[in-house]
Amino acid sequence: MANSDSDAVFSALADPTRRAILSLIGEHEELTAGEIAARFDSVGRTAVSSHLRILRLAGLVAERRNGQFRHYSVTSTPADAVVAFLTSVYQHSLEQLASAVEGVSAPGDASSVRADGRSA
Amino acid sequence: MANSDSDAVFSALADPTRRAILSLIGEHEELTAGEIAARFDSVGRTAVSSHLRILRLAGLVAERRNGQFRHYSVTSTPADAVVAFLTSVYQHSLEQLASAVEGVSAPGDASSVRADGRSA
DNA sequence: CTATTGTGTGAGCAAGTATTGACAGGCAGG
DNA sequence: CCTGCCTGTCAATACTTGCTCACACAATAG
Repeated sequence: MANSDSDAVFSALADPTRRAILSLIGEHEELTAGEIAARFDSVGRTAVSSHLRILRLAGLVAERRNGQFRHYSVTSTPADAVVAFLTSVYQHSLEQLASAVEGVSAPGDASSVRADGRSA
Repeated sequence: MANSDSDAVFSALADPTRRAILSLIGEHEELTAGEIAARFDSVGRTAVSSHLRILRLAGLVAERRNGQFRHYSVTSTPADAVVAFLTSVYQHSLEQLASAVEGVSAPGDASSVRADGRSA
């Protein structure tokens, strides 16, 4: 596969600063670029803006413009590419794990199975 | 924050070639480095070896040495860092979504306006 | 008009990637 | 034994990409 979408998402998630930004936005409902930048002493506003642009192009965050402000929030259907990739890679292992645990494993049912076997 | 473990995993997954390698190994039970390299005309053996080293250090693949050969396979508990991160980021959104479904929507709700107009 | 918000642009620096050449490890044959 | 061949990695180099910063501009509010 190697979708360009997957590439954008994984590339966006590769940077620790971007993950921190994403996590920070996730903790709140909405945050403006200034509020986000204010919480990072290590990087300036320009860098944060750049990161937000990358996250937006990857479809990980949404932008709502209101006056001079731009409010950022996490998208509801975010990391489909990530989940799809992990599912495809570990499906074989999951099937083995499922059959070992329960003995019943329907192919294509991997969406209901967590990659780490955890429950929410 | 910014665990070195998460960093290694996300960095490893950032490269398309490594994702392809990981996906390829996932399709089979075990593959030697030579078998993997043979399926990539775009990169040589040394590059594949380097990628395998990174994937191994990230804990995404396991190495089994047998004679001259080194068999690689996907680890059974792989992307814990990825799943944990995504869960922590989107947990808040999921809770909001759940409460919104129940009929409780916040005033001035965040209309998910996509700047790029992209659809899933 | 002035101040604030946020982004666009180009330069500088750092990190990662693929290649070539060479080496350690192991297997079969004489 | 030891020679030749195969597998896979290590070392050093050139190339590309990405991150951050300083400066400046568009947009908006008072």
